[in-house]
Amino acid sequence: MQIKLPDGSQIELPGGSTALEAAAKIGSRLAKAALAATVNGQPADLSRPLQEGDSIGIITEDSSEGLKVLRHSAAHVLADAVLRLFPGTKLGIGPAIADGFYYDFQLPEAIGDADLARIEDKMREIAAAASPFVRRETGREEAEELLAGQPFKLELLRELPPDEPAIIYTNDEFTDLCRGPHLPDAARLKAFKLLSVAGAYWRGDEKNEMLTRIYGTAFPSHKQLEEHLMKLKEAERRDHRLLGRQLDLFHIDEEVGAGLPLWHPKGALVRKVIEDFWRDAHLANGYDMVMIPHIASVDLWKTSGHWDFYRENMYSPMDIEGQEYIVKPMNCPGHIKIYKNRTRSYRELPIRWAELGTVYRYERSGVLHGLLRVRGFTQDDAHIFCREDQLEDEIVGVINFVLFMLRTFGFNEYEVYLSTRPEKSVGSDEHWERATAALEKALDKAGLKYEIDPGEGVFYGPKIDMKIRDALGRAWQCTTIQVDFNLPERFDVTYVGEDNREHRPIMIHRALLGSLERFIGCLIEHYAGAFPLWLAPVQAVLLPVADRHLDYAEQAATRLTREKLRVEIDYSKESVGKKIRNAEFDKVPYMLVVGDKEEDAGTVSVRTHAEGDLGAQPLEDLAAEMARRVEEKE
RNA sequence: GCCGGUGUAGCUCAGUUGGCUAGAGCAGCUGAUUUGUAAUCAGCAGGCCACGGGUUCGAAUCCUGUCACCGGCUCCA
Repeated sequence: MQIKLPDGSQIELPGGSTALEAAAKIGSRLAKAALAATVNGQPADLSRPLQEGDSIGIITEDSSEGLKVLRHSAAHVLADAVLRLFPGTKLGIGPAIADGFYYDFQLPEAIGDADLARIEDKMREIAAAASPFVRRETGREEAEELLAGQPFKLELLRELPPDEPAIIYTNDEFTDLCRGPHLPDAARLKAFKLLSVAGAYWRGDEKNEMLTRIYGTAFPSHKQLEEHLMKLKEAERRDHRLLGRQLDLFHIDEEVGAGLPLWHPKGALVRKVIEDFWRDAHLANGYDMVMIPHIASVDLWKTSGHWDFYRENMYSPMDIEGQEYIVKPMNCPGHIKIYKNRTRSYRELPIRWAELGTVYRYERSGVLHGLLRVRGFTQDDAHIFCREDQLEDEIVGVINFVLFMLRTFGFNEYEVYLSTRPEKSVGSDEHWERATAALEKALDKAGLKYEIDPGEGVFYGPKIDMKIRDALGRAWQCTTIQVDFNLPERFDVTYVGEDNREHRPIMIHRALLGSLERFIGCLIEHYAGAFPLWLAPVQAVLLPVADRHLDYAEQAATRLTREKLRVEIDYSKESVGKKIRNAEFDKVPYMLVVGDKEEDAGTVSVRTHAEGDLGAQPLEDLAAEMARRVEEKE
């Protein structure tokens, strides 16, 4: 029979040949690297018999599909091992994920990280037995019998479309409802490791029971596995919580409260630099600054709808002379009140009001995470009031502004989502549709690729979110752009049009960095603590070789300070080597050694954190070069 | 909030099956050294063993409650 290959060519094979035999016909190397196949575009096992005219592709271990097959099979072996060690275990699901795999179990007893080694050993034993993965399509009754005693599996089985066959995979003693494809046999599983055990709700719903999830990863070779584990270790060193302590940027104090960071001088300085840049950029981009108080009467939150739709994230009211006040979880109502303080003309629109507005939100204790998830944070917030005909341009303007900001901070990779109407929300369908359409159109216009995040909008409108990844690859939502027809209505916000009648403006809520806390947390991990010159809290440290060089060091520091550079002098009585070591640990961009030679020549010996020893340079040249680099935000 | 884990000096960690006055390195302080590209030497000081209850002749160690943190889940900027 004739089989088509991905390059368009054909090969001739005896009838009933399998995908593996096709691979072998193409080449023995390919057959060796093959893990699975695609038949007419559908993933399939290598053992799948082919039919006349099928087009096939071979999935090898170095492709992302191949890794997925490998890891999914590893999940099956994990489940087999757990079943053998913990009889009576009920199986949840066990998919391959971005960097590995997991399997969810309902175990007869609690297990912890200490049990992982034992389970891993059992997995190795099962893999060594090299049993083939056998695929079988069954009828419903037979599948029910095979999965008897597995309530979660039966639940999944009963939800399959009735016309679809149930596919059952068997490997050694283990049987699972599974689409596949799988490895030819378990011996192909060479390099794997179980990483952690965690809780996970059945089907991701907190109303369901909590299962035990075991995470692991697998690679085609031990070398790749080791590399991956090294990468994880490396990522730990970029952790902003660790660097925050090492670089003396911030801490979170138990007695102050969970999720309430305290900024140390160096952290506050980084933040100040970002804030200054942010304010200047906003003033240059047609925004005005506003400021509002941190608490407001509960009436305001009733009008805005937060009291009804956002209360679970808000702190309890406090009593002030019999009146209830609430710490603000958002800035929008305050800005609306400024708008409404007088009549607005259509000529004023669009109005763009920005504020680094601190908000407080109740976050459940388990979700707090360093600076990335806190209970009090400062949003780089702004609200744009505009006419409907200005809406699209305004959104495009915001998108371009965001891209500029992110680029300035060295973020060139981010994910874009369009979040649609959630269950708990206010406003008419029509408004939601118009708002969503406006966001879509602006995204297309800006040429950004995005995914839809259904039901993830805010209660008053849909939004565009942009997420940045941390050192461990976890995505954090930073940028948000929200279109809102509803709050203007609830507050009866108006402007007087050309026709001398009142009209309703549309609001855009937007935060470009998201919050300074989260953004700086991501920034620390992004730069691994080694901030670029313009952001570094200390930009240069002078290292006198001996005490007699202190005067010259002070002169040099003064010269650099004239360029508005942030300079320190190391007055310690340590050796030069130790001073350098300390400055390197602090990740100071410029270390400037000054001794007799430098003093005589009016130079400094430059060592940068990025490049190491660069030799002596005239102080004047260095001052100019550093000033230029700060100016250009290199 | 839920599941699992962890909590000893500012930081990183030791601390046997419950048993001497809880140790070390780094950081800090003091003194000596005046040093040339990642650690000069010596001394000193530093602990309610997260917090509260309990078991015991005796608890950092065992039990229990609380809090915080870590990895996830759910939720979110």
